[in-house]
Amino acid sequence: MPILENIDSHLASHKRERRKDARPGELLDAALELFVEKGYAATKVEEVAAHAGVSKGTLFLYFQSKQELFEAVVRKNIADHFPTWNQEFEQFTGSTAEMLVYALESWWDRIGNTAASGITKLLMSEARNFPELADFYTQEVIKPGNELFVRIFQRGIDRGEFRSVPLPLTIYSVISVIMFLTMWKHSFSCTLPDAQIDPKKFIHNHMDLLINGLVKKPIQGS
Amino acid sequence: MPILENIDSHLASHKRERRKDARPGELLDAALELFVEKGYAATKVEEVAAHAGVSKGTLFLYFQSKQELFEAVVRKNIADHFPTWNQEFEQFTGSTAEMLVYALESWWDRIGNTAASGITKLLMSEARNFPELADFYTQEVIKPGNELFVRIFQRGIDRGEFRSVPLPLTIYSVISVIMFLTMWKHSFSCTLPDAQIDPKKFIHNHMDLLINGLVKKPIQGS
DNA sequence: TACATTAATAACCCAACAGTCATTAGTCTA
DNA sequence: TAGACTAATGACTGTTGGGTTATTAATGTA
Repeated sequence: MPILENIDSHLASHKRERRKDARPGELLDAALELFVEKGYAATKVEEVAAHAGVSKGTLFLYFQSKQELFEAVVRKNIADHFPTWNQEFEQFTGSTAEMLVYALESWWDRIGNTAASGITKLLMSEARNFPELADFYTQEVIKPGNELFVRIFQRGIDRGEFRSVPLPLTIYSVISVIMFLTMWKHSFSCTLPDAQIDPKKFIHNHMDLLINGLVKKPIQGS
Repeated sequence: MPILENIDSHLASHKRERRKDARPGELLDAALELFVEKGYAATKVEEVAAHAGVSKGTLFLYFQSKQELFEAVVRKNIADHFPTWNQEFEQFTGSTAEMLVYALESWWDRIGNTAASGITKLLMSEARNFPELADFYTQEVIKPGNELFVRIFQRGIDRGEFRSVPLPLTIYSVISVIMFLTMWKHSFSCTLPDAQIDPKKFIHNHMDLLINGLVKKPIQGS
């Protein structure tokens, strides 16, 4: 029955295409989406292949195993943002307080609010099952990120804007905001519509507290 | 060969014991340990049973499914701490700043630094795969926790110790510390020995910043 | 010591899914 | 348009692991 065949091929779009160059990228995009949505274990390679418009066998033509696919996804989406950012902050002219707020806001716009933050969440969730990946991530993201923030705080201290706070430690009070928003966005707020937090408002409020403090008067004797 | 049999039974300790009352607790303890260590999907029920010194069949005698086991673990380890804590803070006589630090320190001692915090990490990681559990957790833990902190901040404002900060929002600057330490402890620091953070020091530094602020002088005109 | 009760077992079943491979069909060249 | 090359397929395999059940044995009672 040529008619049925025709309909079928139209519905399922059976046209086989050879696009060797495009496949890996499309597979990685599909994998990113599904890994972020469902986690590592719950994502089936066949599903990833289907999302990329390809069969399971094709996926294994480009990636040796599910784990290698996962690692490739992480590597691909690990920001090379840092060089750009470092440069951006060299040329910054405003106060260091403004600089801090700007750093967090642009993190949110460029990473936190995009699929890239799903990678962070994914890695934190699965770090113990993928020690090499966790190591890779600390080297490629956490370390440069920390250094960037250390430099910002140091600028504030050097210019007499900030108190002389203990430096390797203090940056975690900013990093914690990033982690908090990342986890919140990708776990609770997904399933609970009334658990929404306005990230921009939170960033501003947090930085206002960090910079100006809670107390009414500068310092009270104990 | 009675000798071999004897050795075998000694090594494997084949003695079958009937201890109906003790089993559920022992299974839950074993499950907690393994779920925290490996995550939900990577933990095999047979392994849990083995850890509890029992066969897989026995586990299914007490829990209908893996998911029910997981839910029981979450329920058991979700703090009934809140009633105690609420009461504790009713009677607190020091400054509200001290109260905040005390709240975080005792969270670390009673939850953060115990296996219970592994549950928090697990839930954040797997929330999207267990919407009902995520819901349960927000109701049983997040909501009462938030309320506790709102009450502390309100006390600070009422007594004139704190500025009048926006209240539902500000508590997340404290919650973020909890989340940060939880995720850090259970993901990166597990595999990377040089990624250690001293939690008590971090708590003190963060609260010092929150309370007193970064800037040298109380408030600078823009 | 015989018997009843039931906690505990271990061999079993089956579905899900990562990974393979013989076959099919696009695409390019002569 | 014939033929070579290889990208793509999908039926197949093997294993893993959740869940079941017929059987075994510990314990309490008469």
